[in-house]
Parts: sequence; structure tokens; C-alpha cells
Amino acid sequence: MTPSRRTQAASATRDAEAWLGNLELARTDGAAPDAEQPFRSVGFTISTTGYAIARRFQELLAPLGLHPRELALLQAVARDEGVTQQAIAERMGLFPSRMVALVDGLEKRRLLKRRHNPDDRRARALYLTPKGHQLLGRAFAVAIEQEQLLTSELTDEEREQLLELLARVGIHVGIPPGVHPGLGHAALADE
Amino acid sequence: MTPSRRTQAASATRDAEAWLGNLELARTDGAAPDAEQPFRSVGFTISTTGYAIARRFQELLAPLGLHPRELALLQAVARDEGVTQQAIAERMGLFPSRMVALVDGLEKRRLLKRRHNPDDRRARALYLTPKGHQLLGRAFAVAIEQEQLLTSELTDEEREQLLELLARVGIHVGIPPGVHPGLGHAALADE
DNA sequence: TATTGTTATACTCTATAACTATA
DNA sequence: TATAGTTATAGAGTATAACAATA
Repeated sequence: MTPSRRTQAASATRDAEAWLGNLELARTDGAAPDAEQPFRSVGFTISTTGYAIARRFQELLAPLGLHPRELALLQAVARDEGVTQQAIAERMGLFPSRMVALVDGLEKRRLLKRRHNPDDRRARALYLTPKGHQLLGRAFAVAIEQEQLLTSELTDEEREQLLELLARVGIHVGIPPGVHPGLGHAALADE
Repeated sequence: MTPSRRTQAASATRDAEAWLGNLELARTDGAAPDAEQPFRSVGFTISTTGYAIARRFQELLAPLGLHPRELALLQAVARDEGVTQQAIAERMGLFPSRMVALVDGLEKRRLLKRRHNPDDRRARALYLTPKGHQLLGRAFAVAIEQEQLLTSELTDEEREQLLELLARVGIHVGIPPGVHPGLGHAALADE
């Protein structure tokens, strides 16, 4: 049933790596890894689940012709029309040279456009086109749909509690307690 | 205070990407992204937290000269001494050609060694050296230390509940309910 | 003829450095 | 002289294909 090992790979969308996905931790007391009672690590579980979610989201986004990174850029522009490329590059933790290619691609597809900043003709201000706004809306719909699926097994209370517990864990890896949109990721981005 | 944008990058260990780390979702009802009440997405939060955990783990592992992928390999061999490269490659979702480089590196460092399988002289059986066993032990110690830090703010009950809630979310992205060590990641690895 | 492991090659992605046009 | 954006280049990392030894 397993296809030949030479062809099998071609189909896989095996992009990054499953992070800790292949790692199975021993029990806390240091017993042998194959001990009877399995120890489920919180870190491992969050990491694995988070990877699977991100990956699925990327798949859901693909039909729109959008990579998560592109969506992030579109959203950053929508939130703050007229920002310069550099400002966004800094906010997203990208190199200026990467920004160029990223913006090029979206501009070619008429999702956003560059204009010269009249005050400083070196700088390029970014704006979404109507088509960009529309696609952004569709991408949000996808995200919201996934979110609803993910939480479909949870009551509102459980959902809140999950977020609260995650926050208490996240503190130890540099995720600020009150994750406000627009500020949340900054700490992550620059170490 | 910000260093020149030309030099700043050199220091960054900005490896993969922050997945959904830059993505901030709108509210469920589709209101404007900058609406007053922030909506915290479960998918976004798990993904971001999991990425930060994996990344921190990678940093903690670096002083041992070990990449998570190498640790995964060492552990797979420890769990099943004498396995062939191909068996492990399949289990870890790696291409045979990638396995070669991976094993080469670890063998050069005397952490494991290849032997010819007497039954089938094409196949190479993998074994850990004592040094490999020792390093694996140290890596586990690091993992356990991180796990303890991550859960230091949680009671045992809360920890169990967090795992339970995560499992209920994970079902929707293909993570099997009872994540037994040794089986857990398989579904993820080959789509 | 098929299979294990290997080597060689091509391709993608990202980081660094050099360049231009403005300031 | 410094800065925003761009282009060009080099370096990882990874997938594909060709190959040698063995079955």
C-alpha cells in the first residue's frame, strides 16, 4: 500500500518541520522513555498542536493564493494605510530586501500599491486596493471559520480558561500577559 | 538606541518564521480589526505559544550542540537500537538523502554508529554510543527542566485540564485523541 | 529487476552586501 | 554623510535524480 519511496515524496507539502513533533519526552522522574505510564508534556503538546493549527491554516489559505506571511502584510497595511515599507518590515521582523519581493508579488496581483511619499520621496507608502481589501476579508472569513471549528467542542467558559492557562504558560517564553492586538508579537519578533 | 538596520540583522537567530505570530485576527462577528474589544483567537494563541516554546527549547538545546532534529533521531535510535536508517527516515518523515547527512554528523561526533546488518548487507543498523546515551540523558534533563518551568504556575489539576482542552482542540487538526508516545506524531508526519 | 544507502544536482528561501535616489 | 528602497550575490536547507552495492 505504501507507494514507492521515490515517488511518495513528491506529493508531500512538508514545508518546515514539525518542531517537537517527533520528540517524545520521558517521564519527569527520569524513568525510561518506554515506561508504562506515558507522561504528556505540556510544552510538547502545545507546540505540536500549534504547529498543526498553523499548518492547517496555511492549507486553508492556499486556495486564496495567499501565504500567511502575505496575509500578515496585507493586514498590517490595512490597519495603517500609508505606512512605509520600512516601518512594516521592522514590525514584522523582515529584512528590507525581503519586503521588496513580498510587496512586489502583492503589487503585481493588484492587491496593494506603492505610492511615493510626498514629504520624503525616498519612502514608499503602501495602500490596499479594493481588490486587496476584498481578499483580506475573505481571508478573515477563513480564519474565523477555522477558529469556530477549533473551538466547536468548547463552551465559552472552557475557551476562556484555555486562553488563561495558555497565557500563564506563555509568560515563561516571553509572551506578554495581555496580548493586545498590534503589540502582542513585538516581543517575539526581536528576541 | 536601535542599532543601524544593516548590522542589527547579523545577530538575530531568526530562523523559521513566527507562523501566525504576526497575524492578529478580527472579532468573530466580522467587525473591523481595530474594534475596541480585542478578540483573542484560540488558534492564534496556541500557535504563537507553541512556536515560542519550540524556539526556546531549541535555544536551550544549542549549548549541547544539538538540534531538535538530531535529538529526535538520537531518541528514535535509543528507543529501538539497531533500526535501519530507512525505517527511521520513514518514521520521522525525512528523505533518505537527508538521513545520510543527519547520521553523518552524529556519527562524526561519535554519538551513534552504523553497522552492517548481517542479514541484509545493504541495510545499515544504527546504535547509540555510550557518549550518545549520555548526551541524550542531558538533553532530556533540559527538556524536563523546561517543562517544569512552563508548568510552574499551574496546579496539577490545571495542568491536566490544559492538556485535556488542548486535546479537544487538536482533534480538529488531525491530532489523535490519546497521544501515546511512539504513535503520536505519525498522523502529522505523513499528512 | 528491485531495494538500501549514497552522492550529485537543482531549487527555494533567506541573509548580506553593494547600489540608486533622495535627503 | 546618512537613509529608503532596490538589486545582486551568496549561503542554508531541502527535494529530486542518478548511482553503487546487495538482494
